[in-house]
Amino acid sequence: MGEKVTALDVAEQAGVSRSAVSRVFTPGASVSKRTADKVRQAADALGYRPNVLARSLITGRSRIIGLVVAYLENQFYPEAIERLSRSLQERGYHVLVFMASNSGAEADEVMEELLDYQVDGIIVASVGMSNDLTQRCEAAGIPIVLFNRAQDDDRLSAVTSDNYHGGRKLAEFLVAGGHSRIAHIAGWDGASTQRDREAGFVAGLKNAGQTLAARAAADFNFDKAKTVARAMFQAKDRPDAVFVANDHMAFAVMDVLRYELALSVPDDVSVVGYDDVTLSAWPSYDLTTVRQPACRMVAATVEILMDRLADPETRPRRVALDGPLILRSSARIPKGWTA
Amino acid sequence: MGEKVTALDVAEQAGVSRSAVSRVFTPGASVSKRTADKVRQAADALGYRPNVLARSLITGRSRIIGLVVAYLENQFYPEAIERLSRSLQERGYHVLVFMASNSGAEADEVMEELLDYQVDGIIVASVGMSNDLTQRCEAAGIPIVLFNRAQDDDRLSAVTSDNYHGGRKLAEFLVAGGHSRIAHIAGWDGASTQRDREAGFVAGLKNAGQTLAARAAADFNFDKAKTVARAMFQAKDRPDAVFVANDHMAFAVMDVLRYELALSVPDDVSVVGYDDVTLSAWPSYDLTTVRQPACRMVAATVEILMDRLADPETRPRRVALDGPLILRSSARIPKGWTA
DNA sequence: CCGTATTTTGGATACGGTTGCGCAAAGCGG
DNA sequence: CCGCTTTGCGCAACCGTATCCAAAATACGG
Repeated sequence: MGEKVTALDVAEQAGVSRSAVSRVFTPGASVSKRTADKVRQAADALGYRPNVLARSLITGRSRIIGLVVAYLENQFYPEAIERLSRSLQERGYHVLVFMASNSGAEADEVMEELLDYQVDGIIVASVGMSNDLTQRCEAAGIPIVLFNRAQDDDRLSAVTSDNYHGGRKLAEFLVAGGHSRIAHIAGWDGASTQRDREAGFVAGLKNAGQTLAARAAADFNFDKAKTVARAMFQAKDRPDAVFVANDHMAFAVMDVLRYELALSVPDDVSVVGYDDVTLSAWPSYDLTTVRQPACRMVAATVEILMDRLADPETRPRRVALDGPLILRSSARIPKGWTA
Repeated sequence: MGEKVTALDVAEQAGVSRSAVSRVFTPGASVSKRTADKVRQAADALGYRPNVLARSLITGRSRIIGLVVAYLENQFYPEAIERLSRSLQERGYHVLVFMASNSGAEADEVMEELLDYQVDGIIVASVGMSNDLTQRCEAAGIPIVLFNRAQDDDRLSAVTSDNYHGGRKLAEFLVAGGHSRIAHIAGWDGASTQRDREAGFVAGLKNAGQTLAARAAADFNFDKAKTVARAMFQAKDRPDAVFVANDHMAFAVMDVLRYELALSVPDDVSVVGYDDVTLSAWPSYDLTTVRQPACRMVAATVEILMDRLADPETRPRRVALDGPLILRSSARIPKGWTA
């Protein structure tokens, strides 16, 4: 058992050289139809398939894309990963998963391991990364794309939604809805996503002469969001609207409001989120939110990666895709408001 | 840019041979402390790390585990994958993702690709697989573990929850609750998970002198579950209780009952599911369900894989872990019922 | 200080492919 | 039928590492 069948076996069976076999499996190589047929037949008979790892050793391309991700609890990520993986698979690549928490040390360790596997490219989702590491990857000629995070470093490609704009839209929407004590439950301040969304939101409020009535951070964590919401909405002068930094935490907040504090959403409090994950459309939550265009984000990510792989000189790109405000029933809708 | 640093570079820098460098990075090899120090120092200075792919070429172990999965929409899978990936990562393995639908042809193609990457082991989740392919993997000496699916073939390891028992528990629970028209919304009949859960459920009903009042299949698909639920609960003599084959579809059914048909859960209809995903505990659904012990399932899967990797002669194992019935408010609780 | 037992070390080979180079065979125009 | 171009194929080198084997270096006991 366990006998590997190599190109040499096929070559003997077909009565040709190893090179010929190799060429048959190399698109665009010079082979006559006659030998190609012989080889294919022999290969099928023996059940031969080229060893990707051995090939990568000499071609320098592993057809493996490393994916670094912190957690899959937030539904946005599984959805995105499924699309990413499918899309890459269609192009003959596959995704190698690395789980990393946001602690700098662990992320760095993970990046080292990534390099060990000679990945052709790296997608970093939901994770902060030290500039040092990214620099080493660039130096090694490995393209990196930040997914749903940006970084100051201009040499990195990044794909996000237009978080600033999205935040701003939400502010305008809540203001138009007549809310006067508008709060924000933030994610993790280390995330560009968080900073941009909040900046846009605050700018939108300011433009209407308002400021944040309350603010607390919950690290994109479901349970922390609950804790934070309890405190925020049991205080005097509780907010009449809240922008929660992503849908995942918004569900936690809605649960606290409805089931612990017996407040009505949206009559007592309007809640808006960010992402438009599948669950947001379900009637139990029916959450007003800004859609992150996952499909287009994935497409852009893959495209940047492929372009860069085809031509290493391609400049890094930063893409911020606009996403629409999705009106649902978790927040009061201003009269005559048109999406 | 892009200069790879190889063991030879390190060897020169440290003034030793390639072999010495290799030995330093091979645990349990014979190296003097003096040269080990020299080598490590040189390696650090140059930023050298062994090339996993080249190593795997000669050792025959890639430290890659292939994971085949059909979809991540059902929250159970992201949760499991995160745990799996973390657990394997701790042991120096990483997960290479392959998305495959349940159509036999695609699954087979995917399995071929899997072999191309010389994976050390394969975890198949949520997917049916042809016996032919599994046989080839066994022949190639690659251990396979079916996760959350079993197959008739005894030569395959499989980890599931005790689906038959779980189904039976649910039946007893609903019967004890005084329900008399009990229905089942099934997943995909090709899945062992489905067959076992249903068999246990039906056996439980039969034991109480009941039979299924209605049955429909929805392929573990959210939208299909809605369609099927609409039909089932608009018919005459609608069921007063329904066992939905997994939590994911149960949410769809609850949404239809509550928001489209204005039925009360559990007053008009009791709903029970299977999996106990995170969302099931949230108050919006608060779904009575059988817990699949994801942690233990993952642990068992990893253990089987590691045992088999350590000793290829290890016999395949089939593990069915018992999971408790989780009582929540989506189904009427019989008086005096103790969990 | 010597002979022997034990580490430690470097050289060679292997892993499974790809690819540049040179040559033989085939195609082709006149 | 000949000279020239084109194509197809085999040889050999190479990718980056692990490991066998023999030789060198060290340890040790007397």
